[in-house]
Amino acid sequence: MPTGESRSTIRLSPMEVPKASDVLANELRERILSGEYVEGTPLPPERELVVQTRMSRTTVREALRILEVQGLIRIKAGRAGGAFVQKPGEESVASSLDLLIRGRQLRLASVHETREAIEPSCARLAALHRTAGDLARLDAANEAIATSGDLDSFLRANVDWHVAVATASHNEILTGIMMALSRAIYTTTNNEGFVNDEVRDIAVRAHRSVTRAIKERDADAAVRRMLRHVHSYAAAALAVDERTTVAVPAAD
Amino acid sequence: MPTGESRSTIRLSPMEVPKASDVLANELRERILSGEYVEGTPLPPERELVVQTRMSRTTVREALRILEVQGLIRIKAGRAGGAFVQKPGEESVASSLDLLIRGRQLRLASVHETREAIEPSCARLAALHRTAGDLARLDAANEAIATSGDLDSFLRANVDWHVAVATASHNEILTGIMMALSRAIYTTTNNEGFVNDEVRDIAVRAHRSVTRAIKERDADAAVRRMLRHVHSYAAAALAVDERTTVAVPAAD
DNA sequence: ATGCTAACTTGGGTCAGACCTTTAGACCGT
DNA sequence: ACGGTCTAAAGGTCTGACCCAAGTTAGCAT
Repeated sequence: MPTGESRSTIRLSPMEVPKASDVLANELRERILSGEYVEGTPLPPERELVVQTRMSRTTVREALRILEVQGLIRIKAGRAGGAFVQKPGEESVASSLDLLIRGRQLRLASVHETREAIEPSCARLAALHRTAGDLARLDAANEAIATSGDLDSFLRANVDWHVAVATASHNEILTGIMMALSRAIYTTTNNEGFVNDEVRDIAVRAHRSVTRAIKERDADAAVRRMLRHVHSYAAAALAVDERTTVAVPAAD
Repeated sequence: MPTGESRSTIRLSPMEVPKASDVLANELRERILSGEYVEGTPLPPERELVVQTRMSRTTVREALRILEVQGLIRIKAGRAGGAFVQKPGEESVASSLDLLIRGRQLRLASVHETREAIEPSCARLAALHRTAGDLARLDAANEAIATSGDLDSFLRANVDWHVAVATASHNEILTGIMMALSRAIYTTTNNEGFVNDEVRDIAVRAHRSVTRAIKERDADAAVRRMLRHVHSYAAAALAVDERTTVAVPAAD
């Protein structure tokens, strides 16, 4: 009689035994997210939390560290220091996306596909919601591209413009995603020799035309132009990448 | 002799004094992301890291905790336990986006805007790359919607279908974003009474038509239908939300 | 008085060491 | 075969001490 299955029909799901530090972290996280504490509110000092929770300082500190990594608190040392409540910002999304992209060695295509999904929408929303300040930033960024010298400053300025469009959309989620993508785009289109004067010129002109649409609140044109721009840029980058794809460097 | 300015002309820029645990965490993170360690590779035990790094166990543990929160390692207790390298997955993106949305009490509009940006692209890519398994999951999810009883199971099944589309796109970034958005959509369209039989019926039919386009590899139709579906769903949700809206804090 | 320095205070950062808990595996006895 | 027991490895928690950073304040010199 093979005992592939047990005699009993009673079934239990795997049970979780949370760690003390996680318990504290979860508790604090819920309180913070519930809006119970305004941004900037200081949490009690570590030693105070120790007596309140009756946990050891080690545990308390691990809990705080968790929240810090999640961007929910900011910790300052020194007198008048401590843990201060902080609403998570775009950077935390950006950094986790960054980890995903780098850690998985995702194909460039994924990044570009996402870009093509995101950026036209950013442009559309920017056309609808842009403020005067947004326009100024867009122009400044594009100016920086035209006058940029070396490859590095070009890429940086290029990315800045795209992020500026996202910012002008006044949508925090899209902005966060775009920031993360830019970082990836920056690093991947670096060390390639595909950025020549022609490419730069095309980019500047494309940016100008998108900016114009945003300025004139022409949402449809903004979408159309942005899509075309991103698509052609992606195609060019991919073409160059065809040859240089050395999958994993594996250099140690 | 006023020492307002020093006698020396040597100038130093403000220096950063990173915390020990961050240093270790950064070091390990870079190594992991570089692909130096295959997924599943065990890091040395904590006590071993202590002797190697000459840091205290507290510090080592904080570093590991950081990486764990970032989803780069998984820590198991007990014999044969330890820290195992892990490539960050979609969930880490999802959870950070989740924190952003909850923490900032983002307006529903942000979520829906992002959805309208993402989902049509997911549908397009799904039409291009879907496998037989993807189709099976889509059908199963939609079947679950039709037969779902209470509100909760409807919402869950609904969200499952949308995530299934994202998965079928075979783009990890979009999938991660979609997972995060679903969670937000789930919680926000919950406790609203706007899901009635009519809404459900419309959803099922819309899903069927999108699924059909994906099955027939008709990318354009997939985009069109998905956009229409998401847009109308968003409009409906927003309309209901009009009354319950929490004000948006003005930007700077 | 004024202004600068030195001491003090508060709070996080690090360390060393002990002990507890969890888990895999081996061994054993029924 | 099955369950019990033991052991070793590894993470989890606790204690208590000390170090470092940054405001606050008191005191001293001009």
